Amino acid sequence: MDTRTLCLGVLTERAMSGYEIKKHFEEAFRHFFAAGFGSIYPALAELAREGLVTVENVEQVNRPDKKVYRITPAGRGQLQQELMLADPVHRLRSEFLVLMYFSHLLPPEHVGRLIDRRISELEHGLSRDLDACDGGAGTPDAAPLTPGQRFTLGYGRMMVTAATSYLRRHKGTLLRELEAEPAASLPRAAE
Amino acid sequence: MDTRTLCLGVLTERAMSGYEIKKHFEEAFRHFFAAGFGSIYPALAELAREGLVTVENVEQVNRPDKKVYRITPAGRGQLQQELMLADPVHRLRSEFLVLMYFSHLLPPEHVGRLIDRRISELEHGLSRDLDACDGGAGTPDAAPLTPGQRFTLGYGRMMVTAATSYLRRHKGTLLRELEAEPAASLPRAAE
DNA sequence: CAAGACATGTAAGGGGTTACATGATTTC
DNA sequence: GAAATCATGTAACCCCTTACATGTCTTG
Repeated sequence: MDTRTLCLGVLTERAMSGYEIKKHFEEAFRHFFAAGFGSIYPALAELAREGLVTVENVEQVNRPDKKVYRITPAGRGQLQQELMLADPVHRLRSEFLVLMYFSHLLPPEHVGRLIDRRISELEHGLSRDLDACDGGAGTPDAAPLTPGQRFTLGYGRMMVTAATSYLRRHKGTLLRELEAEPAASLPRAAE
Repeated sequence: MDTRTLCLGVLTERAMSGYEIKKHFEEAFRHFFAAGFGSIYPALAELAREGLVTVENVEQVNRPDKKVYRITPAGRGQLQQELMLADPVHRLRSEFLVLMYFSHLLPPEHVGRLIDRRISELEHGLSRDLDACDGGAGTPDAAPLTPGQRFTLGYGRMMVTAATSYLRRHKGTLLRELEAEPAASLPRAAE
């Protein structure tokens, strides 16, 4: 499963240009599947070549022309097969946690700053979610969410909440433990 | 930050062979940073070329020879710099969540099975942790954990617990919602 | 007047995964 | 007798990330 599959997936919702797909990616599954233009545009070109999507050139006034992609029956078939056969890999790569793992090699103040920054990143992401996805009272006309969207959104929210509270609850302990120890192998790191 | 940095990092704990490093990776940060032999061996060779580690050939009886790597002062300097300057990226790529997002395109029974499998994966990983890392009463002589190791281990445990309970609590709702809807665009997927 | 939104692409490079290649010893 | 552990590496491939290239219109 790669960017191609995800493009096919979002095109089941409605026809879109590459640019719109990118925005959709950011709103819908930024948490668990990122993709930039550099993956999306080539993916769409490939899908078109294979007949899994069609392209329509749409001229616009006061802005650049765009290419609107539409999924074909063959595309739907391909998508369904890929979704059914995929063995779902779930992998995290966190340099933040690597830094925490090796925190005894860093100045404690720096570790504290890293944790604070991570907390604010998490909270910032969370508020973007709430804005973008189910603006409960703000946008009553937006398309209602599918069950899967509610499920993954809820999952993301819960994980963010859990991570934030863990970081807040354990930051102090970690810093105290780091200060108690002889600071491993740092000659003089910060000032 | 890449496999090279992580190798340098684990070598601050003690000298190791590539094979041992791989095992260490699996015990210590499988959750948030995976690496296979195909990344580790070339990384070690590169580090040796750059003088950041030394290599010692150790002959063994009844098993293949091994190369024991040791970090050099230059290696420690390099590591510290990389850790200090890194801007800590934290990214998840989950095909499981992609599948949940598009669950309206799948047969509900299949979605149920996917969730069950994910739960058992999570629980399996959790029990491996408990075994491997702080076998409280079982291995009293093992090296005591560093603060960072406790912190990241606790983080992993908490995330696994949170994810498991979310999946258990929301599985039923998702499946009920999926069955209530006309099954989107599936002609006849699983009889 | 600068920054950002709109819009599409290419090319190089980076890094990780997988498969291949080899081989002894131990355990089930 | 098969499978797992110990042990090291290479090569191909895949995919993503980043930078480059271009240009208009709107908003602050």
